[in-house]
Amino acid sequence: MEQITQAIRQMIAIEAQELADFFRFSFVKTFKKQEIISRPNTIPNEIFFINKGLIRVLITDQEGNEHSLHFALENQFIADYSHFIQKKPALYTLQALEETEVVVLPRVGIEWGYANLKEGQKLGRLIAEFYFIYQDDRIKNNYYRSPKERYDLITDIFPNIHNRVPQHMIASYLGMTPVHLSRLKKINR
Amino acid sequence: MEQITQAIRQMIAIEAQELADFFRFSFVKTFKKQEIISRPNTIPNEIFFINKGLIRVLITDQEGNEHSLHFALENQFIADYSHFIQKKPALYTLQALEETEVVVLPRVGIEWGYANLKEGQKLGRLIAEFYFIYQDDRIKNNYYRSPKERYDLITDIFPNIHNRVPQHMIASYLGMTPVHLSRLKKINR
DNA sequence: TCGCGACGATAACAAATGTTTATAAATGCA
DNA sequence: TGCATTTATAAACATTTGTTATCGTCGCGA
Repeated sequence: MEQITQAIRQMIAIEAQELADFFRFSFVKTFKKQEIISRPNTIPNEIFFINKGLIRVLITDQEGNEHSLHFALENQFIADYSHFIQKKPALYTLQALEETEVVVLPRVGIEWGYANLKEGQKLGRLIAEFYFIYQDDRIKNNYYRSPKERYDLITDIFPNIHNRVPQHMIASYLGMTPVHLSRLKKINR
Repeated sequence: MEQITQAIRQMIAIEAQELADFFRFSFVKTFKKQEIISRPNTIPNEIFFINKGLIRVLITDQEGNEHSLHFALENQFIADYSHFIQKKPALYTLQALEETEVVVLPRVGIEWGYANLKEGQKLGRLIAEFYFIYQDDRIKNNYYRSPKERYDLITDIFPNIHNRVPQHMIASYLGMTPVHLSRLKKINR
């Protein structure tokens, strides 16, 4: 639990005993390459923290097409957070693109943390704010960056992604077809 | 301060005295139609709560083109929240599209609330979560709804918007040109 | 080791969207 | 009230992006 401890301590002050109590609810789990970590249509009751590996978040539309809408890397929290909060059935699929080790944070543990950790609510606020900022950047970029710029800037968001994720999933994340991304790479603007 | 009181009490339990102490930092301000409420390039140190009116959030790109990226209605909080949190110079412009009355919440008041309100951190968490969910829906829709569907669904997000906002700003919000939106309205899919 | 499927590049064509210009109605202000 | 400005539509054309098909490489499992 060293990595998640460090991540939490970057956000709040928390004593060892508090942390130990909080982690009572959690456990480590590993997933094989390509394995599905979380499926849509059931209420998500877990948040994951990635120790090692890489998780793709995708949504499947009515026609069965997959849209990759996020990649989560080491030392990040990931879930269908929106539907976790709303306690509504998930729309997102979480898939390990590599052998992946996560810390599982069940809802009961998180609710216990809000109620009992001295700075539990603050931790929740900072995490929500962090992902709000990430999304805000993303929405903003869609308005005032060209598709080629968004491609060029992707390594700022997901370092080393080109060595870890197939290009057609990057194209999907960028909201374009793989054919078109291949074309864009050849030209400059 | 009735409206904002009600909005806060939908999220947390708070006594009258606490509220009064919190509101010490705040004041009401009105803006005329078309007036600029907040400009880019300075660090945003205020969050606004709309009592009456309608605020457009826009970003101006290098070529000077304006992109409308949000409309905020009555009983909502609005700011360049991302840059408020990060204490970085704003990128967004806030403009009143109607005669608009807001409650101004200065940073010192918000920080006082986090430190002193019993449920201040929780309030911050719930607000951040609320806007996270809004953004998540928006990003999701970009992946699996057609442009026409996004147009048809806009009144779910901004009720009565067609009577309050010119169509070319709606087109901008949808990421298309006004000419193209006009075209889309004629066809069905 | 072989063979199949995943992956990425490419070309040709189709569809969607942007650009420019024109026009007419609606709006707001002097 | 009258006039200038804003707004929405329309058409013609340009550009971007999607679709389909083909091909060559690579990696992985039987």
